[in-house]
Formats: sequence, structure tokens, C-alpha cells
Amino acid sequence: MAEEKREQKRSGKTGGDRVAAICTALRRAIIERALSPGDRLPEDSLGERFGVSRTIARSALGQLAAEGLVDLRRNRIAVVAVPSFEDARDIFDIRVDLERQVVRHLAGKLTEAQVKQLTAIVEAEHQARHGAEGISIRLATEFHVRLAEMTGKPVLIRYVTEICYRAGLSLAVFSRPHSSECAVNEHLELIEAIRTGPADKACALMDEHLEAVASRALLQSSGARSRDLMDILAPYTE
Amino acid sequence: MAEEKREQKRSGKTGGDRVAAICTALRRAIIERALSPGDRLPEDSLGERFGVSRTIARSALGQLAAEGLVDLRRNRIAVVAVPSFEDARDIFDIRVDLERQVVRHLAGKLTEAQVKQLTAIVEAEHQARHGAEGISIRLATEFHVRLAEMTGKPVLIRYVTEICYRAGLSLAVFSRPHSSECAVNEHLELIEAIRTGPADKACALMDEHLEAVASRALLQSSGARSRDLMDILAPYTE
DNA sequence: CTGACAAAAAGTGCATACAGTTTTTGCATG
DNA sequence: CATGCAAAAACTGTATGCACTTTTTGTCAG
Repeated sequence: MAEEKREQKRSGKTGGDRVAAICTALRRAIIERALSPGDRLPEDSLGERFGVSRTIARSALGQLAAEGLVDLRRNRIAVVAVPSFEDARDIFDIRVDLERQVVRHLAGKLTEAQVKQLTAIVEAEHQARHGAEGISIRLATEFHVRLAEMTGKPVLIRYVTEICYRAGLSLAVFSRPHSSECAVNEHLELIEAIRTGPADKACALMDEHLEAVASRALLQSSGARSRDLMDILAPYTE
Repeated sequence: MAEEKREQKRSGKTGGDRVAAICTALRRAIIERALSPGDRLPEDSLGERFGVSRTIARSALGQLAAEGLVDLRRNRIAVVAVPSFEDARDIFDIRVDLERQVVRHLAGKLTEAQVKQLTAIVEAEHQARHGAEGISIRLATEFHVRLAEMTGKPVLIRYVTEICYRAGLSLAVFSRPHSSECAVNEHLELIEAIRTGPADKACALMDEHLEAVASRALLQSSGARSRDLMDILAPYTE
């Protein structure tokens, strides 16, 4: 959030981590669906866009590729990753496990301030529910990421964050009608369950929530839902 | 080991992915404890060692940092990561979840060839149990990685592999007496349970196995076990 | 028109150069 | 001798250039 500002004051000094800034920007663009799966990300354009050399842009792409958000093939232009249906399913399976850990660690231990912080995000989700679709998806993701951050466990935070972004990207591929507004209520219930409830109860609710998100998108478009040009044009053939 | 040779024949051609080669070599060196947590990895030396420019070495370090095997701080020499005790605990917690998924997917579905392949690794572990300590640790890790690969699920494979390496690194920090030979028997039992048993049974055994590995090392050295110079020298003070 | 194919354009892969930042070293000083 | 400090050495951060590859474009024969 504050990084963007810091990048501006280019006093000739070394400059705070530019690679990270580009990664942050791209992650956000991807999660908000300003960038779609398959979109091209040439190093030149990227560098030019952010006012850095290809070296930096390239490094950012490498990082994002490691996170599974970008596909990087030798001698080819980088593209926003296009998760397969199986990938999406696996990502959600892992996500359920990881977030269950988050909830287990947090159940009954949220501070007043933390509850407030989470509620604020859900509030924002509520506000954004009729605005740009991208924003509400980002906020929904942010809710889960913030939750993970509250465990204070760096390793867990890292994996949850990464998997949440990948899940968001997967939904961009497979969820036809963007059906994530209902999440607002579920998120509120989650806060309550984690705040008051016993761990098991809260975990169960998180399981439910994630499974619901997954099926709303993944299962409903059961099977292929491939964006392959061949398939898209099939109905028009002859 | 063989990579170095290949790097020599510089025929001017494009050359297959050098970054990946360096990563592989370093991962292996780390898991075999040829490199210890905290060891320095200057870009120059690394590049020279592998016959590439700093650009490539740097990129490899970035990749490994993303995997949690290397610590990378601005303007500082990269070092092999030094996981905290909490990190180690969290890594094992996540590992249990991930490997449970592997077992669940594999239970009762191993082909003859796969069983043979796994058995071969355990055999190698047995052979190596009195040789170089590093080798047996690497083989034990390889067992789990191979298992994950048998699911054919790229996402799961990636996370299991990464977390296994991080677990290995954590053990390098916290496990005093290298106590991993007993794993041979446990690995054999695991193969059997996955081959024949129902998923629940096999999962339970995997849970046990991992928890055993974790406690043999992590819990036994309960609490600090910090490699901090201050602590090491404490007994000698005065 | 349609294909094929070659030249031009767009991009990536990698080394290198140079600026800036630690870290080390060497020395003088209290 | 310990201490500070400044110069040298060791490294990292980043842009740029060149070689090589892929993609696009343009042209010409069928």
C-alpha cells in the first residue's frame, strides 16, 4: 500500500525493492482481473510501464512464476498463468487444509482490534458488492490473507497468501457468473465463529465456506470449461 | 555433480536452463548438509563455480529464496536460510497436511512399478545408513518427494517438494544427533500401508511417521536450541 | 486469393559495466 | 593493546548491449 509512493521519490538512491513493487502491482492486477489468464507480459513493456529496466521486470516475472501466477517458457513471452481444472481443484484442496490451520490457531484468540480490522474488510466488501467486480474479489481475498497474517506465523502466512492468489486466478478461469457476493455474509459468520466458538466449530465453518466458494465456481462448470479456441468455436462450426 | 561438466562445453548455443541447474545443485547440497544454515552464497563465487555470470547465479538465489531455502536481504550476501524453531514447527504442520493428501490420493492405487520404485529408494536408504549422513537424509527426502510425484498433481507435487526440502533444512538446524535411520522401517511400512490399506489407515501411518520425525528432532530439543553465538559460548563465560 | 517462404520486427537469454553499499583491512591514536 | 576511522576490497543493484529465437509481415509463385 505504501510501496507505490515510495517508488516515486526516485532520488537517484538505490530505491526500495522495485521487483517487489512490480510483483505487488501485478498480483493485484491479476486478482482484480485487470489481467486475465493468458495475457501477455513482455519484459520490455513491463519495464517501461514501471520505469525500470528489463532486468527488474524479468526478475519480477520469475518471482511470480515461482508463485504460480505466471507461466514462463523458454524464449517465449511470459503470460498470466492459466490453471487447469485439476490445478484449481488441487489448489482449493490445499487451501482448505491451510486455512483450517489458520482458524485453529486463531479460534477464541482474536483481539478486539483484530475483529475490528476484519469487520472493516467485510464492510468494504459490502460496499463494493455492486461496484467493479475486481475490487470485491480482491477484498474477499484480502480477508483470508489478513486472517492468516493474524497468526503471526511467517511460513503459514506465505503459503496461505500464495494459495489464495492462485485460487483467485483459478476462479477467473472457471467461474462463469461471478458469484462471490454471498461471501460477505459467510465472512461475517466466520469472524463470529472464530472470535467466540471452539476451534472445531470454526474450522468446520471455514471448510464449509471454502467448499462453497469452490463448488459455486469449480463444480458448477463441471468438467472442461476450457478456453480453448477450438471449443469456443465448436457451436459455430458449419 | 554432472552439471559442472555440461556447463563447460560452451558451444555458444543457448544452453539448457542454467538457473534450474544451479537451483538443483544447491538444493541438493543443502539437503545433504554440504551447505549449512547460515553459509554464505556470494553471487560471484556461485557464478564462477558454475561457469555462469552473476546474472544467472542471482536468479537462482532469487528462486531459492522464494522456496524458503535461502535468506536474501538487500545489499547483503545471500545465506542458506536459518529457520526458526517456530518456522520448523509450522513447516512440519503443513507437511503433515500435504502428505496426508498425497497418501489419500495414492492409497490402494499404487502400481507394481511404483511400489518397486519406492522400495528401491528405501533399499538405497538402507545401504546408505552408515555412509555419509547427507546421503541418507537426501534419500529419505526423495522418498517423500517421489511419493508426491506419483499423484501426478503438479500443484501438490510442487508444495510437497518445497516443504520437504524446508523440513530437511529445519532438521539441519534443530536435530542434534542425526536420528533418521529408523525411518527406513517406517518407510517400508508406509509403502505397504499405501499399497494395500484403506486411505484412513495409510493416512494415519503417515501422520505418525511425520510426527515421529518431527519429535525426534524438534521436540526433543524443546524450546530454544538457538545457534546464537551468545548461547553457544554461555557455558564458557567466566 | 492461397501458401510458402524469406526478411524484418519483437522478444528473450545472458554477460558485462558501473554505481552504490557493506565489510574488511590497515593504521594511527589514546 | 584496545579503539576509531578512513581507504581498499568485496558485493549487491541495475541498465545496457549483443547474440540468438520466435513471431509477424510482406511478397511472389501457383
